[in-house]
Amino acid sequence: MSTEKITEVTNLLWTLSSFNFNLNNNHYIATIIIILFRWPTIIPLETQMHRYTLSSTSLPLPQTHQPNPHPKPPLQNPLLHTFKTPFELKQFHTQIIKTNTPISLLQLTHIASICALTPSFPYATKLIQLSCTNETDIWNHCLRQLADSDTPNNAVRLFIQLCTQGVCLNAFSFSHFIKACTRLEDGLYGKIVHGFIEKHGFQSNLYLLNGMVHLYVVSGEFESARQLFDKMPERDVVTWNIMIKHLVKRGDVDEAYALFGRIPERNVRSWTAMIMGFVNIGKPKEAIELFNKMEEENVRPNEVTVVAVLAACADLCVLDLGKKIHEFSNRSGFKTNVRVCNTLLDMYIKCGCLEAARSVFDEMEERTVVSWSAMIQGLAINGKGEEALTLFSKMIDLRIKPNAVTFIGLLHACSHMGMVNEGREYFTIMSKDYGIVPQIEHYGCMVDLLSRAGLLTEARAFIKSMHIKPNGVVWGALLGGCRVHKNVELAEEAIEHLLELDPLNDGYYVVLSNIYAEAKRWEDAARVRKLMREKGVKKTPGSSSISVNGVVHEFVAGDESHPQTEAIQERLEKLLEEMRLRGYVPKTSVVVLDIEESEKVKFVLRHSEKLAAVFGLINTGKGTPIRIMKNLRVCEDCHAALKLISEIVDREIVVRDRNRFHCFKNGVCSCKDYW
DNA sequence: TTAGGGTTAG
Repeated sequence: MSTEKITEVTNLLWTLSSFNFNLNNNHYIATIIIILFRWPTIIPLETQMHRYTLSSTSLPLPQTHQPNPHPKPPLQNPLLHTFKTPFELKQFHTQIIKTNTPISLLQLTHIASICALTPSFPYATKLIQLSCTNETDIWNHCLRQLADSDTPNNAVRLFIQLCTQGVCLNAFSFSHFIKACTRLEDGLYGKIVHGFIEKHGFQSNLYLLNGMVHLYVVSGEFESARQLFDKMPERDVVTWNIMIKHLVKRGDVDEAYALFGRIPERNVRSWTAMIMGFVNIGKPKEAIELFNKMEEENVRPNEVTVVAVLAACADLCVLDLGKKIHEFSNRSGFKTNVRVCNTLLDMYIKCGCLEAARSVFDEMEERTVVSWSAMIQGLAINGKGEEALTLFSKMIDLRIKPNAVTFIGLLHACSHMGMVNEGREYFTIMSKDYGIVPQIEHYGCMVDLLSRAGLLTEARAFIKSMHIKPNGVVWGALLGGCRVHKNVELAEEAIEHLLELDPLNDGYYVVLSNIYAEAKRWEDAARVRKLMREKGVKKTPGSSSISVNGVVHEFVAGDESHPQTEAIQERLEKLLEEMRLRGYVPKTSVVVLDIEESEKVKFVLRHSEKLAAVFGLINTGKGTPIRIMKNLRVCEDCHAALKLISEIVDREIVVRDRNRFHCFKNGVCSCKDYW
């Protein structure tokens, strides 16, 4: 919209609000609102406005062909139950007159609400005026109610009506009007509303300016918001929080943090917005650090803070802090908040504590599809596929409608357990019985399911039959299957597609190189490594982290930087002796480096998973489970090694890799070596 | 009066 147009519309609004209307103004109102709010339903309003001006104060008969637009506030006074429509109001009013009962403030408010957007509006206005109550307060109540309702456009309609009828409005009325504007789905012209409030002399009202900053940001006019923010003579924590919140939403966390540093006084929302921001951009460590600072400043977390911090704990596998937050949530009465519980559930799942997750799930007072889906997924990636399917049946029995994510969990369950037929069945019923259109993720799961099970030709045919273009995940799933089932030919076909889709993804080269190495095609393996060098593709270093006493320790292969490195090496050597006695032979084919065989052995023996596990053994008490998080999929050699270590030291070792959990106990893994 | 946020997969 041009500046001239904005000025023109602002001036028109100003004229309208000068309270001297006649019939001819009505079409302007309609025009303005259409321009302002792109609001097709304005036509009935225009008709009504004519009626207001022309009709007497008598109540019109209810018209059955028109939908009843009246809001229904909670009725508290028993007398108020006597009417719910303007027509019934007439009867109610007759009673009031007959019995000579004064109308209470509550009743007047109800009358206003009932008549706000009906042709009986002038009647209600008259009643309110006669009652000697503060008319503005009553209409503000209605405005507020409508602004908060599911139909905030009705608050805008009422606001315009109040202007046209010359009702005295104050800053509160404008505040509700702005709020309603921020909640409209489209047609938010912040500049017009801004001009309008300035023309009414509210240019330095902090509440209204905060409302304007908010209106600008939600309508995508961030620059205007910023300009207004910068020139505001006075700001409060709300002003700052609005800006921070929206910078975070835009992903501009650095800028948000810069503003956060400038807030004179921060409240829980300021902290929460920032913590959430760091979680959203994948910086959970920073989120937790900020949370610790917030605690130092004695700011009490609320439900949203808890959700954000738990998400950070889940990302980093920081169980101790997660548990602390759980206890705090219980003490603070957050147990009834389903979102808090869902995040708690997810945190336990991602920390590999399936039992704790299950007890959170079982104790939940209310469960949503998210709770069920999270639990199903948790069971699936922890090698409890059958339990995941049982839980799904229970969910269906309870008539909880599954969503697309639920089916991803189910397909994972089938995939990780090799339940091909069940997987096929779920894929079919997903769309047939539940009307869920398969997304690329579902196709990815299906290809994974078939490929892992060795049905590589079927997996390839499945990809060819897809209605959407297969992505890297889909071809990558086939490639993974090719590696397990040693099908070099199909792997080469998959890689062709993968390199076309994402030529710089190191993972594909690594898998192909491994496939060649396992087939003893050393020249081809070397060719892949050469290709990687030529394209400048570098293998993402595998890293494993472990949290001990709230501190996250990270290891990469061959890492000697840790202060306890000597102790780790010493313990590892001792373990290796015992492992060799039990038949352990290092698997060097997993090493994709141009180095000598002996070097490869040295390298694989110092893989990050092994270092993190040994560090855990040294630094945790006997019997304590060791929880490790790996950024990539767990390496095959480490998988074999950790099985043996769990047996030798009699400890449970839980490794969360990029795909799933491996729980090593007594020499076996929960994945049953099917991964 | 004004912000009022958040959860499952990928």
